[in-house]
Amino acid sequence: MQGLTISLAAKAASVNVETIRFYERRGLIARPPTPSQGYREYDLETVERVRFIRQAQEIGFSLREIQELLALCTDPLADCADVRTRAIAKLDNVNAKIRQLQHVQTALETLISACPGKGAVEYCSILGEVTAQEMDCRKSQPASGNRGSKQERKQGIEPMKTKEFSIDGMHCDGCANTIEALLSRVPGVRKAEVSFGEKRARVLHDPNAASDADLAAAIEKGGFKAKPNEE
Amino acid sequence: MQGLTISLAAKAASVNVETIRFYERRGLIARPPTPSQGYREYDLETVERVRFIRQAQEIGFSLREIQELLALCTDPLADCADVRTRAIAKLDNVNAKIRQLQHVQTALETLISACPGKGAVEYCSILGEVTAQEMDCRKSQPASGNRGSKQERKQGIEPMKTKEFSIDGMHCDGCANTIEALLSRVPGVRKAEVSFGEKRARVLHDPNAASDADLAAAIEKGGFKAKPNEE
DNA sequence: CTTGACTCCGTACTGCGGTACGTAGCGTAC
DNA sequence: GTACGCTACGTACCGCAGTACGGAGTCAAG
Repeated sequence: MQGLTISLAAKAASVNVETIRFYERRGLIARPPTPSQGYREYDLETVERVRFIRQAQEIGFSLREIQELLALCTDPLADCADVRTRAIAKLDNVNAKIRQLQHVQTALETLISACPGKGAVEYCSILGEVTAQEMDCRKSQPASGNRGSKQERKQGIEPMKTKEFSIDGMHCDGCANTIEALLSRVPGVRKAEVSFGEKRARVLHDPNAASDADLAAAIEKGGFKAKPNEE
Repeated sequence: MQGLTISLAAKAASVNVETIRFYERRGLIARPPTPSQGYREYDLETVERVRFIRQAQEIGFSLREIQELLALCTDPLADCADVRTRAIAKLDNVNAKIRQLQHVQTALETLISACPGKGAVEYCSILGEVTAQEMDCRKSQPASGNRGSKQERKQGIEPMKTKEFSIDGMHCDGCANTIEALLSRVPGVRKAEVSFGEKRARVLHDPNAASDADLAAAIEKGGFKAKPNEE
């Protein structure tokens, strides 16, 4: 049957029944019509939608933003130019989030590498480091706060290129994830897929911002060996 | 003067006066003793501490976590490794978020380039892009692509029956959820309960619409083994 | 010595994202 | 056929991280 009861739908989406009802009230998902007798029926599309909402929340979107995002999808008859405009606005938004997170990433990495990882806590540099960084942030804030970089991304599409590397030294999926993480933070990298089984990485990047050598360097920073594949 | 008033301290730390007071109530910073007459005095250490709190918040720590972190710093027995571990956990978290955001970014770009600014947008890949991530438990799960079999079922009173199956091949609760979803979309199934612990499924269905074989087939479609239990 | 800005402290309120609770009404199992 | 559990719906409440407000006290300048 296509019709799940609310509790089944909730279970399938790994949320609480109350959460489903809450999303209905918020207008995030459609409320199935109440039959004159019996229970309301939910379809798998709704379940998908709820999973999407949760996932999007986890990456930092608020319910309001998610609603807008979803409106882009379920608005086929709306003025397409408008949809496009909103999509571009969202893209800017996403890019800003990524930059913000990359900033955080760098900050955390600095902290971690500055910390010896053992010894008494009074020698732990984190408290000092965090506040020291604040000074740095002060200086660099105008750069990241001021969105001058909006211009460098005019229509949101740049000449992207996919590069493949053969990788030696991975011994589990975790290693693959590590490499993905290393690659993802190279400026100019849009997407990094690393397969442990196939021993290779495939990287979508802007060659002007990130050279092949940069990518290889990032991989080798993790202690792996990278050989560029000829295309 | 060495003792700052609350508003000066707040200004120095770039926060609201109320925020200082709030942190005091929370126990994040010490409350300077109220003199018998006059105002309380804040020192520069407190200001530093507040700055630290704000900075740590920005990197994604909650006030509760920050409190623990600060407690560690004043605990002579605490080990630096502990602090480091927390930072690494946060970093992992941030890395995962960045990767997911990049998927959304790709999806939005696809959407934007698919829409020339005119015409209908019927298809949205955002949903797929984000939700595709959490399908890692079972790759064999058929994607939501095959929703062709929409059968019109009118709501009559049908004789429902419960059937039990023993199931082999589940290795987590997620598998159980997958099977529930698979069963739920078999026409004629009213309710599906799958227990990972007990290795069995219990299905409430209309035997005229969904035979036991149909149910078994649905389960096996997910790569599991189903044996009907005798009643 | 008055005025205006600041402080102290408690309590209340905000927005977000849910959870819980209570009272009906369904519906399946024993 | 009744007990139990689920559903529908509305309303109330929760934790988080603050923010606002109100009344009384304090201080420093004019």
